[in-house]
Amino acid sequence: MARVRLVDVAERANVSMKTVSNVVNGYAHVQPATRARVQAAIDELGYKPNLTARRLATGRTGMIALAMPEIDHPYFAEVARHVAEVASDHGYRVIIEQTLGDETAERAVLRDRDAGLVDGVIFQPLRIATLDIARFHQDLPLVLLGEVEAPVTTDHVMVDNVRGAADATSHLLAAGRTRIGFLGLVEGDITATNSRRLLGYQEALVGAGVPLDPGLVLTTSGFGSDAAAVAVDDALSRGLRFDALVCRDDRFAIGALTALRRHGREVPGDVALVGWDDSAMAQWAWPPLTSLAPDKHELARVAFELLLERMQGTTGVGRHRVVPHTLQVRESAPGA
Amino acid sequence: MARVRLVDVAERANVSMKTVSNVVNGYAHVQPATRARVQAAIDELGYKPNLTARRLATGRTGMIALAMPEIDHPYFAEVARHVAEVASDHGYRVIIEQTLGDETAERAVLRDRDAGLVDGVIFQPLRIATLDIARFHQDLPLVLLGEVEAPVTTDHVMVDNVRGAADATSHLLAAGRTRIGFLGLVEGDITATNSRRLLGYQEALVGAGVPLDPGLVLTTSGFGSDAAAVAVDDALSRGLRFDALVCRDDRFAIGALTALRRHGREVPGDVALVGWDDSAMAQWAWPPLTSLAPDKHELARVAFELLLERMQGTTGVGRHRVVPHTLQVRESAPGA
DNA sequence: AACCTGCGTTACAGCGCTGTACATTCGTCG
DNA sequence: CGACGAATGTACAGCGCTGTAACGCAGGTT
Repeated sequence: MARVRLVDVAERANVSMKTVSNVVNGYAHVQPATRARVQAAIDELGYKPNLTARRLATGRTGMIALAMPEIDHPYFAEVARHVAEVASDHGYRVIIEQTLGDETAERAVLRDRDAGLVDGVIFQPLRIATLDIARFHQDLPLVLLGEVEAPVTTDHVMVDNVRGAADATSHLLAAGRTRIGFLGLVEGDITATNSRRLLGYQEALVGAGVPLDPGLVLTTSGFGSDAAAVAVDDALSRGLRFDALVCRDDRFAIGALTALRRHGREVPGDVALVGWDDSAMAQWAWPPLTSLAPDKHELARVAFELLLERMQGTTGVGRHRVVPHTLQVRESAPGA
Repeated sequence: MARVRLVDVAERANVSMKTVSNVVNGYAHVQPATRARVQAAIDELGYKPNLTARRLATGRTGMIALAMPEIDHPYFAEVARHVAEVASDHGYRVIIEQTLGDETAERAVLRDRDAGLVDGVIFQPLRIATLDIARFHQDLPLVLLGEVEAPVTTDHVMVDNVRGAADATSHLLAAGRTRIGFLGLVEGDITATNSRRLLGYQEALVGAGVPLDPGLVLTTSGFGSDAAAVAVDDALSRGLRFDALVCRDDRFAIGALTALRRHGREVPGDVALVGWDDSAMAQWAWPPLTSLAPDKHELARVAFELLLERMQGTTGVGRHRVVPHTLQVRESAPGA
């Protein structure tokens, strides 16, 4: 079953290839009669345009890449969904690249090893730093996601991690908690996200006149909830006393939940917990997690919009956008 | 900054375009000296092959589509991750299409509206039935996922839903449960998944000499956990008595958990719960869910392998593969 | 010496589409 | 009534790559 080509349709309809092309692409100035004849030929032959050929001719691929550490992490999966939807509204398809936080994979994203695959990239880096981004990034339109020290030339979308952490902390203070811990820093982590959130946590405490206790800042050995559970376990075994934890994300909060339960502590009775990302886990955990909710839809929308402008030729210095967040209050840390 | 093309490299290295192409593609019979000269030219000019052009010339895209109802559903996200990894090992990239369970979108997947975008499709249908699949599917290699009545010509990978449900039910029987319900059928659902699972549940009960009680089969109004919670709420309010539920998936189990909690029933004390998918939710839920675990990695591997063979030209009747499952036992339904 | 063999390489014709430049027709206006 | 611009359609040259056929040449065979 040989593929039907433009020229086949053209022959059938007794017009030139280009006229068929015009019909397919909805070009305005085609006689209704001609259009009808061409359309009939298209339907009869079951013609479908070959995207690859079109791409070669136009130089546009109509695809963007979305590169993230893990596509099955709830937060990233949700962001991916929103990006795919926004892109689709604008006629773009999305290729998802999973970097698994691997430095080589992240560089490959920037190097654009194979040219002409996508028109632009939305990229949430995990391991790679500013210098590398500037060094490896070439002329492919790029928008960065997350708390990255983006080079001055690169567009960038994030939430205000300092404000977010401060909001979470203030919520706990307002609810009467006095010994609030931060979970947590991650060993070997070079991104700024955690330190920004830690800063927000500290600012809120200082702002409320609560003395900082370095012992209340817990460090984990990794990004998984297991690592978080171990850190909380350790703290409890050491006899550390706290009545609330600001967690760097929902996974950590889940880990904390597990550890607290093992030690017979009640949530929120003994310890209140705030997570971050407002991912599906926050809703289904027990008790459901109060969680700092970045506006993921807005994040995707803004990121795609910036990228679209770049793809359309906008040049100039990098633009930095902050998307709003809210605190989604649930049982793990109820209001005052 | 004009793009470097093959011909530019060829000029620089004083060879023909084709020789450069041979070097780029690792063709064996190239003199080491020539190869080195060409490679040097490539490096100096920073040449990167244009994938679109290559595709047009070869007719292969090196991409497959993965079409699923929702990419941020934990189960699908995990499967997507595995598919992406397997595909990547074989040099393929994955485009993720989200159908949102929309019939039109599902048909579009099969119709392959734009030709030449991908070499094959892995597709988990939700709404579309056998006839439609046969009708709309054209010559694009296709592998179906899930309990579908696949047309005889189409490859297909699934878990044994009857056995799985029977295993889950037997586990509950072995643990001494006597009034075991099934949650649930879904109104308007036309796929076979639920009815197969219901069948397995019934077979296990009959096999153990437990009389079937139709009242213990609950029907929900949708696929979300909210709908499941409503169904369980209703059953409890009606005074239905049961000491275990086999749930059609983890989302339903989560919904059941919510409803039981509202009515003051303990899990697993009063009611044991078995989910399905062994998605991440099963682990975060409290109590953690015993869940029927399809081997998702194997599912992805087998599906991709079948697709690969089709893309390489295998023809013939559809092959049906069953991938193994295990019962992941956690607190919501402990062993005997 | 004439002939083959096979490696290394080249020249060139596509792959299927769109952009550009140009030809034709038509309605309208001075 | 001729002229001119807009509307409509055509021809053809690319887009950048790979497949194919064919060529030159070294080394071995008869």
